Amino acid sequence: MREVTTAQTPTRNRGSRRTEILDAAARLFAARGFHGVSIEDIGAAVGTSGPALYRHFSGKEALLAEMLLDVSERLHASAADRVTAASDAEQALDALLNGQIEFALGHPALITVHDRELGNVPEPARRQIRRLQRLYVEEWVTVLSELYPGCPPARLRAATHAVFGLLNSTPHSAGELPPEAMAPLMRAMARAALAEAGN
Amino acid sequence: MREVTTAQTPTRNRGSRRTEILDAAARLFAARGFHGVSIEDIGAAVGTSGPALYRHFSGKEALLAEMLLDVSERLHASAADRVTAASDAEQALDALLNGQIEFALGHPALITVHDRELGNVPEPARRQIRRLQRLYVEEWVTVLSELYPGCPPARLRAATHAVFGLLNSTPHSAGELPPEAMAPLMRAMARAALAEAGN
DNA sequence: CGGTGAGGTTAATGATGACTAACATCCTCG
DNA sequence: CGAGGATGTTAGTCATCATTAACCTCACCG
Repeated sequence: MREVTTAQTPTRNRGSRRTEILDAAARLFAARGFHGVSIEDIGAAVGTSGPALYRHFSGKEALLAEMLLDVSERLHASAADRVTAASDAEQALDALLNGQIEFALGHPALITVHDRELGNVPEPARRQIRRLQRLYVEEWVTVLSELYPGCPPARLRAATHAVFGLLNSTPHSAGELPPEAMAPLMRAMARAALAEAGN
Repeated sequence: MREVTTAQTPTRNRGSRRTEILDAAARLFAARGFHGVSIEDIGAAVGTSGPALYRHFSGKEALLAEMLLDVSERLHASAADRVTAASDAEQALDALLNGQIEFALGHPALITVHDRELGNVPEPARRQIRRLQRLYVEEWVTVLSELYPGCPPARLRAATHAVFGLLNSTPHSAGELPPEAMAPLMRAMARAALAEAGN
């Protein structure tokens, strides 16, 4: 029972436990759903048992809230960065697509939890997450509006959600194709779908 | 507390309670997840209280199993019918798309539960559902293979899953667009995405 | 040294929830 | 009428679970 965990220098350990827990919890939540996972399960997944988690998070819901807040922030910030760095709408859309694809393929559990478990986040954080999600969508809609001026925003918003559905499906159909083949395929399909939506 | 429920003739009631329960449960499961819904919740949703459900289903998991089995069967049967009725691969694909879109827009809760809760179905039924889902996908892949011969089936399978992701996202982005506008948009986007995947 | 704080541990505690039991209704069919 | 079945009801029972309490350990800083 030594639990030596490959001794790291204390300074390199900064917050490592928290993120380790968040990672494990994300995988479990993605697989069995928020209510299908117990605190004990999460503890076991990181080699401690149950109530140790309360040294790092104030509760199960708080853990979920932090997880989703972090994802929303990363997605939104990355999108904002990429869009302002792009020189035209074409490139901006490419950058948005790449960002979403990288994230979906790189963090399948987080993406899954992100679009299933918002309902279990308690109210203070819930609103904040929704806000970031909305901003993220608007980032896409703005770029698409520039690219397809005649197209009503409501239609572009629906198309954006549909493309998220397409891209976020990769976690579930994992294994069909290696990621090196999956990424370009998703990019091509998403682009084609958006072009069609824009008319 | 009379609960008169607009008296129906007994014969017209055949199995109505079961399906009423399944409908309510689907909505609840879609909104809060299998483990986030109690038997008591489901009972309340159909105007009875809790344990009355055991007169109709042997338990919560059995209820879910029946729900998912029914969906898989309907999807697969409808797909098989439509494909054999079609005169060529083009029309077959159209028919498959229309079927999936109708179902996703017509039964959003069922679609949501169908691709989230398989993991909570106990083993005898789980295998059966998986089998039907696989057959359903193969129905699509067969049609697509005919339409895009050079394209490796693994790629077509991945593309099919992606399109399901796109089409099944409609329940979540509900309200963006009226269904009369949503259906053609989804059809157009899915077609374009598949054409791109087929090269 | 000594104490303090971070991170764990194992036992409560208190809800909640699935499922069962025992007991009504009431409709139907003989 | 009267037995039977279908369908409910309420009150357990037994697990599971989130959360808290009370107690350890040990690295580090004075």
